[in-house]
Order: sequence, then C-alpha cells, then structure tokens
Amino acid sequence: MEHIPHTTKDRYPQYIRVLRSFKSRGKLNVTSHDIAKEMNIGDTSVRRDLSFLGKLGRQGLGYDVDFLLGRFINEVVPNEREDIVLCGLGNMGKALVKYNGFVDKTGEIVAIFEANEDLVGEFEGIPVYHISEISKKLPQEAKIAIMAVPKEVVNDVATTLIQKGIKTFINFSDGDIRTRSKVVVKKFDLVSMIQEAIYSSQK
Amino acid sequence: MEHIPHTTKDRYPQYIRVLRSFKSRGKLNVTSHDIAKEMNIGDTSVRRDLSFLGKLGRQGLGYDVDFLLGRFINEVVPNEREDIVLCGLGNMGKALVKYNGFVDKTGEIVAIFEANEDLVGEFEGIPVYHISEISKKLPQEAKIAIMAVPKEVVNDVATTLIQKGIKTFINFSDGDIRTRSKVVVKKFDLVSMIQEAIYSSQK
DNA sequence: AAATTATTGTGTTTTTTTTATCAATATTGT
DNA sequence: ACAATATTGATAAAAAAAACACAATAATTT
Repeated sequence: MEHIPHTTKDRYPQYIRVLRSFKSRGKLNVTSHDIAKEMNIGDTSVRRDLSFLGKLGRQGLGYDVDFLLGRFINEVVPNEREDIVLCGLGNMGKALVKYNGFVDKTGEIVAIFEANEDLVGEFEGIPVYHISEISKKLPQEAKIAIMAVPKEVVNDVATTLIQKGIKTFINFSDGDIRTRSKVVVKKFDLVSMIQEAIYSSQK
Repeated sequence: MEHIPHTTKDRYPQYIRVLRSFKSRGKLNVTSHDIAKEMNIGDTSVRRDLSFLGKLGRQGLGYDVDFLLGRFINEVVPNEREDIVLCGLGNMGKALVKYNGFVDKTGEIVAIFEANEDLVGEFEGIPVYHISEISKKLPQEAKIAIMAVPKEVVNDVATTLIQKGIKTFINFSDGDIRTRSKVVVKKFDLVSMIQEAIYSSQK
C-alpha cells in the first residue's frame, strides 16, 4: 500500500471522534467540508486523508457517516473488541466503569482488581478480585490495563501486569509508570487538560 | 515578535508535561536531546521551538529545568491561578477534586454545584451548592467549568454557566455540549483514549 | 593552558504537509 | 433533457516543518 503520512495517521482517532459526533446527531451523510470545519483543518486535507483508505465518497454528494466510521474503526482498532482490566475501584475507577462510552465495540472491562477487601466480589456485573491476585486471575486475553490506583502503588501494580503480558496502559493515577519494558502508556493528566483549555481560549 | 509556527505552539503543553516529569524525577538540568527523546521528535526541533521564547539554554550544558518550566507556564498560562467551578459531585466529580494534580498554580476548584441535596455543604474544604443556585452562587472570577454531570443535563447546566460568563469547559460528561456561543470545550473521551492507546501499540 | 567533549542557536537544505486548481461525476431544478 | 450546482479525487504549486551542518561557547580533562 502507498505510504500514509504521519500527520494523516495522527488524525485518524480524531476522525472517529468527529464521525461519532455526527452520528449521534443523526447525520447520515457528511461532506469533506463538514468534517474539515469540525476538525479545524482544510477540506482538501480531509479528502486527501480519506483517499488513503480508498475511494470512500460519492462525487457531488459526500460520504456516508456509518460507512466512513466503520472504515476508520477497522483501521484504528482492527480487533473486534479488546479485553481490558481495571486496577483500582475508588471514585475514579467506579466513574470509569460507569462511563457510558464503550460503544463501537472498542473494548470491555472484563476484570477489576482492588486493594479494599470489602469491594471484592462484583461491581456493575464485572468480577472484582483482590489486587494481590493479579498473577492468578488476570484474564489471558487482556492486553490493556486502566490504572486508577494510588500513586504509591501504581508502579508495583504495573510491574506485575507487565510480567503477565499487559502491553498497553491508560494511567489515571497521579503517579507515573516508569519501566524499562517497551509498553505504551497513555497518561490522563487533568492539569494538562486545564492548561490546554486555557491556552486554547487565548488563541 | 517573530511568528511562532503552529506546530511549535501545539507542542507547548507537551513541553510542560515533559518538564514536570523531569522535575518530579529530580532532574535539574536537561539537554535538547533529553527532551526530544521524551517527546519523540528531533533535538533540532526542540532547540528551534525553545528559540522562539528566547535564548534559554547554555551552550555545552543544556537547560535549567525549573527555569524552562517557568518560562513555558508563563507562556501557556499567563495568569497566576484560574478559578474553576466543578459541576457534579458523583464518582467522577469526587475523583477530580481529589486528583493530586493542581500543581504549578494552574488553577483551583473554588466551588462545586451538585443536584443531590445531601451533598450540599462542603467537600474536601470546597463549598458545595445546589445546582439550581448556579446563577446566584457562581464566583465572579470563574471562567472555567469542569463538567461531571449526567448527559441528560449537561447542556442545560452549560447554558446557565455560559449566561453567567463561563468561557471554557472541560467536559467529563457522557453527553456533548452544543452551543452557538463561542466557548472552548475540551472533551474527556475514554473511548478515544483507549482507541489511541490501541493504535499506538500497533505502530 | 591547550585539547577534548558537549551542547546551544541558527542559516541552509531537504522533506513533508497543506493549499489551490480542476476534470469527473452525481444530484437537483427548470 | 439540459443547465446549474455540489462535491469528490487527483495533480501541481506553495507553504511549512524538520533535518542537516556548523560556528560559538562552556565545562572538563590532560
């Protein structure tokens, strides 16, 4: 296949976000101009980006939202559904479980690990194990972990998970995950979010 | 001043994040190479980016972490400290209040609005008002709102806030904020985070 | 004190990305 | 059926960004 530019690839997740938004508003068809406006780029760039995935539009009419969304999801998240484990069932952990966002079959939390014995059992239909049981109970297929544990333990928990084969982390803990292993860590950072929001308001 | 490239400006928040990370690790001095490695760009790009803010480094030695961080914060968040209001004190709201991240004097939650009467009073030292009292109790100086309310009400609450002068939203609600007003909305999106993490692991 | 090493800041070149342009084509109105 | 309008996809041109290369300079070693 022809080489896809780096900048184009970086925009893929944003396309999904924008298309989901269009879909949720009941829009069945979009033009490159519609998408471009929402993404703050030029419509030519949108058409160019899309062209790398094939001839997806109809001249004179535009693009089918559902078709385009499916095409992007297939490109960004090829697997049907990822098994995700959650570590930490405090306020953040609970909020994430309840977060009504696991649409598009991207992933599903299949197990929760928590230090507080009182919470062991089940939460929202998902099994909750004690955090000391990670090695024993970690689902085989899980490759992604959401971390919502206190910063004091985040590195120890991560180390155990890496030993058991976790390759990708989404870190909601205050602390950083530092490791020599080649894993992907995506950090949630409220301060950065606030700073970026302030910065955007100024521009 | 000379024109600062768009890509450079977009990297500013990332510089802050990386420098905070260096600082937390006790690093007092960094080279353009150190920063570049952490940001996955070339060291020449780092030096070029920094050069727009002045001659900040010392030849042969590198850059002072504290000085550089201060310089960036001053550029991205010029005000000493922003007053922030939080709407919604469910699991997500509570987690955000406790989030140990309001360093660097970026901002502070000064008031909370919540629909559940039982929670009205105080939380972690911050006054909690009933959500119906936004018009009456919204602090004058507040320009930023963190939204952690259910999707059913997020638009109504946002509308009230906009009328009272809020210009910037950080939206943790499932629902989107749709408005004709020119406000900045930064959306937290767990699905996108997961998708981006999966996508990064593949590359 | 001279040589060596490390590293910044910047002018220049190369590469990448965006924008402009337009033929092709689909839809809609007359 | 024809004209007008809308919009894609692709090629070419322009602009922007990144990488290269190196003089300047600071610290360290011999």
